[in-house]
Amino acid sequence: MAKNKKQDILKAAANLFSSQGYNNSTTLQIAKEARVTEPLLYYHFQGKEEIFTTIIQEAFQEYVRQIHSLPGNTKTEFEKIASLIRLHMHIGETDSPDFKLIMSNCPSKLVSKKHACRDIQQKQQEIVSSYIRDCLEAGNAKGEFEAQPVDHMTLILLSLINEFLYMKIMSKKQFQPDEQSVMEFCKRSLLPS
Amino acid sequence: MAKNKKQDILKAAANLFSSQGYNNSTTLQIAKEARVTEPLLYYHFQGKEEIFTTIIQEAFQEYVRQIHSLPGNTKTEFEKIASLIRLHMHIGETDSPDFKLIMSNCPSKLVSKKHACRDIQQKQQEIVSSYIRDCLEAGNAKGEFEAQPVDHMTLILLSLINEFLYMKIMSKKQFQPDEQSVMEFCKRSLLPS
Amino acid sequence: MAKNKKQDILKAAANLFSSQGYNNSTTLQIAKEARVTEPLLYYHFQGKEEIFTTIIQEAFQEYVRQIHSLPGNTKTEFEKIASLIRLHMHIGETDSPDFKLIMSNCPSKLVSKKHACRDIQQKQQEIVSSYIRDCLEAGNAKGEFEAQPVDHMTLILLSLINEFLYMKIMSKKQFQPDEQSVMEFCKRSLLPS
Amino acid sequence: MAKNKKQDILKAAANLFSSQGYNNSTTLQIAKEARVTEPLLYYHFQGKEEIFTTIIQEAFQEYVRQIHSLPGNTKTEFEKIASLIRLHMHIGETDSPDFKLIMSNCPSKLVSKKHACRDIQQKQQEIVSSYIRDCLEAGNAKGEFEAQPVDHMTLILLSLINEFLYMKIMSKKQFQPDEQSVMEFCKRSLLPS
DNA sequence: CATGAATGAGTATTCATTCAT
DNA sequence: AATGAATGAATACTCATTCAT
Repeated sequence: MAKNKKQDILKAAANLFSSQGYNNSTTLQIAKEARVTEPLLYYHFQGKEEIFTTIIQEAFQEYVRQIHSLPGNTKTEFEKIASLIRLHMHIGETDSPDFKLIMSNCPSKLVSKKHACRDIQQKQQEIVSSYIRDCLEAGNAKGEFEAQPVDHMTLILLSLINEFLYMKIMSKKQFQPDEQSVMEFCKRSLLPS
Repeated sequence: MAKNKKQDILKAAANLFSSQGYNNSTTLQIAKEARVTEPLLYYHFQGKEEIFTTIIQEAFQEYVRQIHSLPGNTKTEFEKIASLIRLHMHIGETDSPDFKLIMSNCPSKLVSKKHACRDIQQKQQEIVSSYIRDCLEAGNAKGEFEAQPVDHMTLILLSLINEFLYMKIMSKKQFQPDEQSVMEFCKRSLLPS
Repeated sequence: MAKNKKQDILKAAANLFSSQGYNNSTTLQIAKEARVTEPLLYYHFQGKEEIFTTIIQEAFQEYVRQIHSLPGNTKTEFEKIASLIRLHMHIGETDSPDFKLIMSNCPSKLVSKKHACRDIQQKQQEIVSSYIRDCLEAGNAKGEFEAQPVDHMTLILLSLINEFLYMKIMSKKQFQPDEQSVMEFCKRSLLPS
Repeated sequence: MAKNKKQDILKAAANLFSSQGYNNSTTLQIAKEARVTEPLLYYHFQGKEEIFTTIIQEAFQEYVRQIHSLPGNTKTEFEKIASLIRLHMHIGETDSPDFKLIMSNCPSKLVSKKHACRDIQQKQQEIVSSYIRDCLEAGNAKGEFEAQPVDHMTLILLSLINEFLYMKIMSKKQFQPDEQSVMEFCKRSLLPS
């Protein structure tokens, strides 16, 4: 009953931040939403900023966990890439809204401060990039893929994944391509015809 | 030199909005940056919101102009798509920072108000989509492209363009694929091998 | 066509002042209502305050004119008092809304400045008082009235007149006694039974 | 001494509102007068308007209390009316300046909003009216008064009371009739000669 | 006469944060 | 662990007034 309040605060804040943005969510709103008084926020956290930081860091850990639990022992490298894409096309469906916060723009107020937010976004891109790169290199080595410059292909696949993720997060359904056709497309681009 | 204070205001505001975000840019900052007093903002505009709206609407007009001035009489449909992609990979390079504002997330404060911001972003996606679709259909008709479902291909190309644009706007250079390899990639995906 | 604008300003201001109060009427509103630009107000008047002063002074002159044109050669003194009461029970019916301004509370902003407003209200009370007193004294002399202390009766009649005026001005119709019964009442109070 | 800052605010505001008017009293002034910072006003109240509303509502409650504590078991009905008049001729003498606020014109800004202010003034008139009417009817029944139409007499007495109150509140001493002569006057009007 | 442009001094209100308990 | 009360520093916006033309 006592420990929960800290979690309540985080949950309330995550909901508000992701639905209204960091700036438009006030500490009072967070407190009310968490059925808690304002000073308690300051008992558990240094301030509004730390609440935000905590949320995205926890969300990022969960994200990393999900990346790491992607199947490692697939027959083809393409399957690995496919599962990576699939993960990003369905992110947040079963989870909290916190993912939105990692991926959306960092609150401008925090950007200038070299805030964790930037770091996390940077790292997220790197994780995805190197995941893709590894697959491509392995696939090339095996002769699975039509040999393409790995760097370029990595960036292009990264772009696609980023955008699918963005559209998912922003709920822009009418512009979200369906999974099947995305897979076909990638297959055509990567595998020898 | 002193006559166009209204323009000075718009310029100052565009700079601030695009670098710090709408919420973090105060009317006082805008006034100072424009070397003008605050009430003048309210003489020329209804308020902060109208300044923002004016900027993105003007920027959108310029964007539409650029789309319309893409070459129409190319030999192949692919060339048209290529020029569309190229436009988005280089947007804002010679122009004002205003483009950033159209494409980035609308200020959360305004989203709820059915603000012009949302409309413009919607329209922008539709313009690009239908441009791509037209090219694809024409190309398919001519037998230029390997026949693929037009709808799916449209959304995938839209995703790519969006992301190139986003990376350009956010100046995420290290994740921006280079133009040449993007073109190669698209060619492989669209043209018969 | 040219001279009128000054009058237009006064008219517009009088309307606004009497309907919304002095403080809540802005110079911009006055200018717009008068179909004139703001600086013209300052060409014709020293400022908002002078506009107000002009209005109430003109309205007061008109008021004095009406008092002076009350019938002087009546058979009885009571008739004179009756016509005075009648005047105040119907004030503003055929005239401009300016009367409201003389009689309502002066704008607090101006009170502190020993503004004309106060003077005028003071004078108005004095005019009515001495009109009543004269009638009472004459009536007493003639034996028309039951001899009552003139000072006290004056103040009581003044109170009644003030309140009828106030209710008229504030359009509190449900609390306005009708003319006939007021006359009866006064007759009973003044004339010997 | 420091606990009741909320009361300090109400007191300071009541003083300022009644001496300078609602519009001319700024939240900063109120805060300073109450030896408090501005945001505290907003901690205890929703805003300037709520401060005003609170004041007049409390003052009205006190007014109603005073009306209800007028002697009920007098020998004559006239005595009741006399005590009602007396109450209004001396209002505010021992109490706070808040009474002024109920009776004076509502701030124009608030009138348009169907503010409590209007309601209260309406109710006040109704309370006084029905008090008078009850006395008159009882007095007529007993044969105490010379039978006059009750409705008309009610409105005339209401007018007198209103005006005495107004003059008291506005401190227009030179136009305030003295109590003794008012009573004589009413007696003559109501009682059979 | 007339006005477009411009401003100094406010003005109610908000917000993250802190202090005493 | 928790809170009621309090505040410094903004923050968008307003208004009477003036200046150059």
